[in-house]
Amino acid sequence: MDERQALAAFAAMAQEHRLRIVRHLVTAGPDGLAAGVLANAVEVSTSNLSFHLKELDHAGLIQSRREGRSIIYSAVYPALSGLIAFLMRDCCQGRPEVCAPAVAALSACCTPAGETAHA
Amino acid sequence: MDERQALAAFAAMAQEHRLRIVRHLVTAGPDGLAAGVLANAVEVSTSNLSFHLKELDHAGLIQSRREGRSIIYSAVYPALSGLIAFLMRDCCQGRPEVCAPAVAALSACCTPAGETAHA
DNA sequence: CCAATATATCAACGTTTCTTGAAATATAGA
DNA sequence: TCTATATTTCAAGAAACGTTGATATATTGG
Repeated sequence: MDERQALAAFAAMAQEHRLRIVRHLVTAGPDGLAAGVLANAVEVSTSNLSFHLKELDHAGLIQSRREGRSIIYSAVYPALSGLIAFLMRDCCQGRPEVCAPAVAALSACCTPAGETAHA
Repeated sequence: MDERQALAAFAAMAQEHRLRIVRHLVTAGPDGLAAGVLANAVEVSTSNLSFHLKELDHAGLIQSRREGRSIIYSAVYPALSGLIAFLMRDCCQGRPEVCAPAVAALSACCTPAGETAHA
């Protein structure tokens, strides 16, 4: 992930409706959600949703596939991982202790309760 | 970190000059950089820099202190950690395997080469 | 106090982004 | 093929954002 891509990703998520769309798709998992379902969930018109979905697609954060009459959208998880890696890349230049809390926060998210890594 | 804060943070970083400012401050470490130094590094006018610094400050991503005639800006690292945690929060609802790559990417950034955590 | 340095504020302008509603495209079933 | 469903495209207007240059504020040294 370079600066251009990171900028596009940040811009894509710097909008209320789009941030909600991404979060809905992230929690929906790899199966994704139909555009119509998203429109209801985020409460925007279908044409407005379409506008935002295109923005997110251009930023590489989501992908789509057709299924019958519906278009199913889903999150591109590696794009999120890449954005996180980009955010923290410079953070470690000689100072791992600065980003250690970030690692801890993220690790906690994927670790069963009560189980924590040793320092 | 709630949606409002995350939105403010994404919006703050969704701008070329501001993203560069944040990265300069992140790499500069807790000591920070004077506004004038940043203006040279990012190549914007001082008044424009001031505008962007205010945006970043409002988003809680940076902080400032006066030192003589200079104002020294520095990154607020917990805000970055919080943003990362927010980004991935929903990612783990029943599917830890989805965000495991993100954890790996971030962990690698803070881990001495050759040393990796066990699964 | 005065001048120089460092930064912030303000108003005006141009640009980008978001929203809306109408019309177009694609698919499926009768 | 006709109609209904699902989604996208387009143009126009409104709103938010970024840049500029002039001016204001704060600090330091003479």
